[in-house]
Amino acid sequence: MNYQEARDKFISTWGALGTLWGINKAMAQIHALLFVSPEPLSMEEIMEVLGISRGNASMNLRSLIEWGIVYKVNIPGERKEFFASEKDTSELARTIAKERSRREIQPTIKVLKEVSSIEDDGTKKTRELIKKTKELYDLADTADTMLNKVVDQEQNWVTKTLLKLLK
Amino acid sequence: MNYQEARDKFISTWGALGTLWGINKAMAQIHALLFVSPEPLSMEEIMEVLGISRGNASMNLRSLIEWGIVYKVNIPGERKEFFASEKDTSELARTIAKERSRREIQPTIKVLKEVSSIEDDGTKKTRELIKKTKELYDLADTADTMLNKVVDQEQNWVTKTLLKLLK
DNA sequence: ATAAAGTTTCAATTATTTTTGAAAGTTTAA
DNA sequence: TTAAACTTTCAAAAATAATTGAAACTTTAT
Repeated sequence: MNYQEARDKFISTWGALGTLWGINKAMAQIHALLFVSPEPLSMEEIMEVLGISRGNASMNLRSLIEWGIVYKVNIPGERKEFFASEKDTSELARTIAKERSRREIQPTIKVLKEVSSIEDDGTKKTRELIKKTKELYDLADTADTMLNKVVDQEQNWVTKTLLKLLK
Repeated sequence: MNYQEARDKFISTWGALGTLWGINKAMAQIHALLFVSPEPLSMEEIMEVLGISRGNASMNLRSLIEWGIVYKVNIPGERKEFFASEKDTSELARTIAKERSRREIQPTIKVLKEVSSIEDDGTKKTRELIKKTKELYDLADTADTMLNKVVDQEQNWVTKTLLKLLK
């Protein structure tokens, strides 16, 4: 497998994974491309390599910037804008985990708390609803806390110890 | 909030979360409904509560069964089939984690391994591709291992210790 | 054997999401 | 200031995914 084949395979796999996780293909592929590019790329180059339109590139770059995993880069002497991905893999993981937690998990946890707090009228079905949503609340809350702590402190002793214990 | 409001809020939130994670709404909602139902439900009842067609109910129930989180239940004296969700929350989490790992993470890890194993031709871009995909490989592999171990042994001392350390 | 009850399948429809492309907007250099 | 270079926006089109509904299929009771 040569460079281009390997890069394209990575980009297309990353795009397919994104799709499976509710992230659109262009967004995931732009990220993949920037992540493995040693130099920042212009919008033109991104459009070219991925075969996507200007509008598509522009909108998805904006989303990636909102997510905090892509940056605009100014290259001296160049008029146009260049884009680069967050290059530190741990930092990338941290940002994605934080954002997904904030946008998706936390709101769900909030609803689970509300629903599990309804008054127990003594009926079987109400009891079951309260019990199950309470359990999901505990699970989601624990998982969310762990996730955030682990990615936050990827290099600390807790994680290292943990890895030794679990591997 | 009364029972029905609470249940419907839970079902609709679960459906929305599913959508965000690449799971279709009907599938996530059927699961939510069964998860909080004290008794197994017939396809008729599921269609009725969620307002979906017979075909939709049938296909999504099949998917849930393939995922291993919904079961067919035979009720003596009843001709039709009833459906029930896995009721143990830890077991549910374990099954989902295992399945997502198997279907999505493992294939991605495989590609990352392939791509990061291409021959280093000494160019900057090849070096970068190898380096970055290797880092992602390590991250994904570690995360996957941890996830599986943690959900596998939710009650054991490692996890308990871990929670104390991290909370 | 057969008909009623129940389930599955899948082509067609509907809904949703993504992408395009061109017009409008912005920035920069002269 | 102005015009070229570049970027953003968004309505329309295309692509994709979800859903329906009815025919085909299966099971069960008599």
